[in-house]
Amino acid sequence: MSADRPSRTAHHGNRHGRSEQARRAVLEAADDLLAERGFAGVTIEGIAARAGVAKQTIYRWWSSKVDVLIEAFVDDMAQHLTPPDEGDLESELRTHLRRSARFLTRSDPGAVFRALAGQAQHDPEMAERFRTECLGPQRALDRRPLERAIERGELPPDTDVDFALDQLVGPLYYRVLVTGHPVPEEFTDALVERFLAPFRTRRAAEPRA
Amino acid sequence: MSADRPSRTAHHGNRHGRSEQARRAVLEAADDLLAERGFAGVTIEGIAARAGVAKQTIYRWWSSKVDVLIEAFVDDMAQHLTPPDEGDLESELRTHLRRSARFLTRSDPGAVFRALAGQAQHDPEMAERFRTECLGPQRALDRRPLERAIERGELPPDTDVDFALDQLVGPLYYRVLVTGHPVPEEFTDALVERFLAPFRTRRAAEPRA
Amino acid sequence: MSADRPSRTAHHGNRHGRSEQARRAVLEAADDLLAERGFAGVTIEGIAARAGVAKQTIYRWWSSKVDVLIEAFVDDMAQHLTPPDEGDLESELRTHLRRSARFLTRSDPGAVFRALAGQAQHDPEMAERFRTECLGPQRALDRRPLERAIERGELPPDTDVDFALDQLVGPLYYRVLVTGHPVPEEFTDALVERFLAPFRTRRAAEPRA
Amino acid sequence: MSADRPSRTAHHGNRHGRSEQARRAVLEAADDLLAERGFAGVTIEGIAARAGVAKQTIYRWWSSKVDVLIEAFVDDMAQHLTPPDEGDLESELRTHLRRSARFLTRSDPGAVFRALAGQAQHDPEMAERFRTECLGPQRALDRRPLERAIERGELPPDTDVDFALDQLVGPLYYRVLVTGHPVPEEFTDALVERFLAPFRTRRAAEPRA
DNA sequence: GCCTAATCGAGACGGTACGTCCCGTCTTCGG
DNA sequence: CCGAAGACGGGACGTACCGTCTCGATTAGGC
Repeated sequence: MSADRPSRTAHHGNRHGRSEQARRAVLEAADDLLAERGFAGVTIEGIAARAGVAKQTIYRWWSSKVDVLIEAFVDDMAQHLTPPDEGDLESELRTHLRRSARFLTRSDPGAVFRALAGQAQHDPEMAERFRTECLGPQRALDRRPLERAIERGELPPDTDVDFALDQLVGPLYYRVLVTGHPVPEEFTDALVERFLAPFRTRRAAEPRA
Repeated sequence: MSADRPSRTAHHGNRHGRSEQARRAVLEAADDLLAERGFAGVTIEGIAARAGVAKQTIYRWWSSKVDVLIEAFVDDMAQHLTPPDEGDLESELRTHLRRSARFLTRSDPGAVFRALAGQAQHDPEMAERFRTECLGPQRALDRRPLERAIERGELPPDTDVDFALDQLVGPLYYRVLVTGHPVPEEFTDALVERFLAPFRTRRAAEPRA
Repeated sequence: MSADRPSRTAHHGNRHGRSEQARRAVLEAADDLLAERGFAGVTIEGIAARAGVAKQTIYRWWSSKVDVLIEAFVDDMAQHLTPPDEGDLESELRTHLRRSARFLTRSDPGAVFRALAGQAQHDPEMAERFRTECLGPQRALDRRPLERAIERGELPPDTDVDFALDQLVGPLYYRVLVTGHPVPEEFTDALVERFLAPFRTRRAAEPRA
Repeated sequence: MSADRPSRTAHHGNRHGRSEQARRAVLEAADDLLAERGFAGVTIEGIAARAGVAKQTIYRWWSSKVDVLIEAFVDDMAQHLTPPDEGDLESELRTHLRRSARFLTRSDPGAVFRALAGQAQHDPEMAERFRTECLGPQRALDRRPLERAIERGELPPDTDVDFALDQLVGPLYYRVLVTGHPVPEEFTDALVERFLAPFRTRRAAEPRA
């Protein structure tokens, strides 16, 4: 993340740009507070106090605590959810779904994600941002294995990738966000198996035809 | 919900229990506020003011605004989501999933559900209650068509009903709560189709064997 | 006090009059609360809880917590502040002022008196009751030694008793209620001395004339 | 009181201290409410609303409504109760006692004083503050005529000034706070006369010796 | 090497809602 | 009819944060 931003030295205010130090302190403080005290325990005042930053500095660069958390999440997301490229659909899907489940249920950024997804239910404008900045990139990564499989001919070229994704990750998110059931590897593996079955059946059947 | 409570005449409180009038006013006010102003616009003070009720009366019977919304939701849920009993699995599932989608995306109680599901991400204790009181009964209803199909022999007796449900409704909730995509009938029908396909294939294949 | 009321047997409500048991429990509870927690710690709810009495029972017989305290005070006052009748003004005044000082500064009913006097500053109607029911009788007792002295010829018949009282007890109340200074016997004795001096001087001078 | 504070320009708060505008608005609102609705009508919420100030701003600088009233009173006191310096004890005392009586019974700050004196009966900590901040300065002013008289030789050098004050103002406060009797000039003049009599008698007698 | 302007920390400000306490009224039912 | 019990509509409490504002100190580029 800091890679795509010009490096900024620590300073106490000047006319030429914001303090990177303050920015990082704010994002970390927000992450920490979320982990320690939950979403309700994240407040602008709390972030400011923990980050050693003035409230005004937060309001200058972010519009709300949700905005801070989105930025904090985006910083972490890409690192965790890039699916592997192994040349085999089943294997890639198994790995990716296992990782996704682990990310969502166990990791700190996963907790941030759940909190943001929760807040999105309360605030349509925020939901829009959440979908654009958090879900969009993630879903783009999710598509990759399927697109590569289509290119390789493992899946038919007319495959509805979006529908496929909904079938593959939908039950996963459902467990994480709705039922709260655990998401063991058996579960994600079974989703992959169920998803791939028709294609295997077809292929097995076709030679006979 | 009102069915399991003895009818109570209007009164201003006495030793024999609470005022049903106040209870209903509170639930309605909460529902209305959620519909009009969103979750953040639902406050205990706002509910009290709109319901013409003292704050203390709310705190006496509910522990938080979420508690009020849960009760309001439970009152509405059963009426909307009882799946039909038509003797045909495919038909029942299509109808039930269509209704569920409509309920979640279009109705006022659906909005309450989404808000509660959102809040559940922020508050583990509340999530527990949400799952017990809202999801449990709903999921019990969801199971019915599948269980009847097993009894009728439409599905094999060893069918994993929970896994089946996750596949059927998971993608639906995923769209509603996460991606925010619309949930047209084509989508739910396709989920049913995808779910039933293996069983049809098997049955179609068996006679040949 | 209970002497001027018909004896009432303990009961839990009947059509034959109020419960003396409840009345006494309320008065005692109010006294105790005042002693333990101060005036602000005396609440109708607190009295009711401690006395094992319903709030309504208090409101049925008293108009406010102040009303309860007034009744509690009146019960106690007369016992403590009846001045002695010794046939000697100086002696009677010394004793009475010493007792009054002790009563006001040390005793539990004195604490009630101070609280009531305080509340009288905030509430003109209550002040009226306070003066009629608490101060009136007390001041009538205070007058007695002076009136007897006039009858005996120790004081001139045109003595302004009210003014005399203001001089005698005014500084005492001033210390108790305003400055909070202690009121030792030297102080009250000096007040008596200062009050009687002119009469002694005159008598001493007259024979010479 | 405003004399010992640097003048502050109007502002909405900054690191350099509080808003003088808010402070004055609060004190005036408290005074007004006391005059209009009595002590019970003075509430923090009421003061805040009338002063156009946030409750938190009051709690930031004062600990209670009583604290506000004390500050409001102190602001007013010195202006009203500085005794005259005329070089004649009797005259100064007459004037000062008349003014004091008028202040206590008729003026708005006098009403504040009575309310504070009342509250002091309910709250020992507050009583301490009341005595230090309100009574102390006032009593220091009260002493002045007597001290000057001692310097001038009008009173003997061993005069007990405190006892003298108790005799002079005690009955006055007694009437104001306890009996509620009016305090006409005849009354205060008589107190002065009674107080000075022994000294005149003595001086008149001495030349003969 | 100043000047100047954006940014920093700090924190007071007017507000909203919180959850609690107590008010005084009411409604019941048992004795 | 009185009593205990306790729910009710209300008002104020004192607290936590909100988002805005003003301030003096800090700091780097332009003059």
